[in-house]
Amino acid sequence: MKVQEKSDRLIISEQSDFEPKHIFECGQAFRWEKELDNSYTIVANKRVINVSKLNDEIIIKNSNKEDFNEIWKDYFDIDTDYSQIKSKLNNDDIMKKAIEFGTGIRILNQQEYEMIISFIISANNRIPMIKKVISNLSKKFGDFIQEYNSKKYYSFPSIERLANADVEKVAECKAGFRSERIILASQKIIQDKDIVYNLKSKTYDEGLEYLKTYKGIGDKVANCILLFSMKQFATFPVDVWVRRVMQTLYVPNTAKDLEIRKFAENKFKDLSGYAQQYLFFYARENDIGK
DNA sequence: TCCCAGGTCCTGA
DNA sequence: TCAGGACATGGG
Repeated sequence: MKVQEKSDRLIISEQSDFEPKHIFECGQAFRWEKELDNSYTIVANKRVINVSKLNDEIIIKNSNKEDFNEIWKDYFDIDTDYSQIKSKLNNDDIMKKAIEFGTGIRILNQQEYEMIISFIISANNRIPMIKKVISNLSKKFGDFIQEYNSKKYYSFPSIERLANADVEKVAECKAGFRSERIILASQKIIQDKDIVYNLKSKTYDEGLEYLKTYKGIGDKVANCILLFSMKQFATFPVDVWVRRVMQTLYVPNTAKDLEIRKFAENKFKDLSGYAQQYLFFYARENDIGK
């Protein structure tokens, strides 16, 4: 990988397995907007960046080399070799197709708190609506970051702001019945911050058990949090899409979510999380099982 | 109008 | 343990 700083942009070259559309639209992140020029504007880590790809070069606007090295390199999981992951997973026809379709997916390293709240909001909700609720919460409770391309951007709210928020104000953001859960979770995170911010060093089972003590976090949401912000890649979150694609292609359609998760975790081992992302993106983009 | 969405909680057996 | 209904909201 090579990084060059040129006037208003960073140009990343010699970087394989990086496809902005696949990275952002595979369901792991909610704070992105697709622009008219097919680039993606992202809010993360209290910053706004614009990412696109032209030929084999990745272009990052509104950033600098220092931020890239200190923040975005880790965020985009640049040090992970995805060609190795893909070749290991590539041992049946279904995965082969899914990987080919979703080539360039990377699992982002996102912040624990943001993932906990985001996936509490995801329960029984649609992705566009989840994005809207998070955007509303950020506007109401986050900090103004900057104006970029004549749009205003706000950071994800701090834990304290949401912990002290009124339920009515959170509900105004269209969070519905999840409003109370958002506030309760924020309060619990403040109380348990020594535990929450050390979950990465705990085992998968310990993390799962702990997260499920939150109101609004069940098996699926807990596994998403572990996968997207705590580097637990041996997990296979099962949602409606993954259930459908698995029941269509791998298991009997009577299989329950927990059985599906265990089946996949046994099959894909420590690469289960990556397999899940390829299958989710493949299923959703192609309406498989629907 | 009804059904469903990256589910979870609560209740009753 | 486990099925079944409730839950806010909005799009199809």
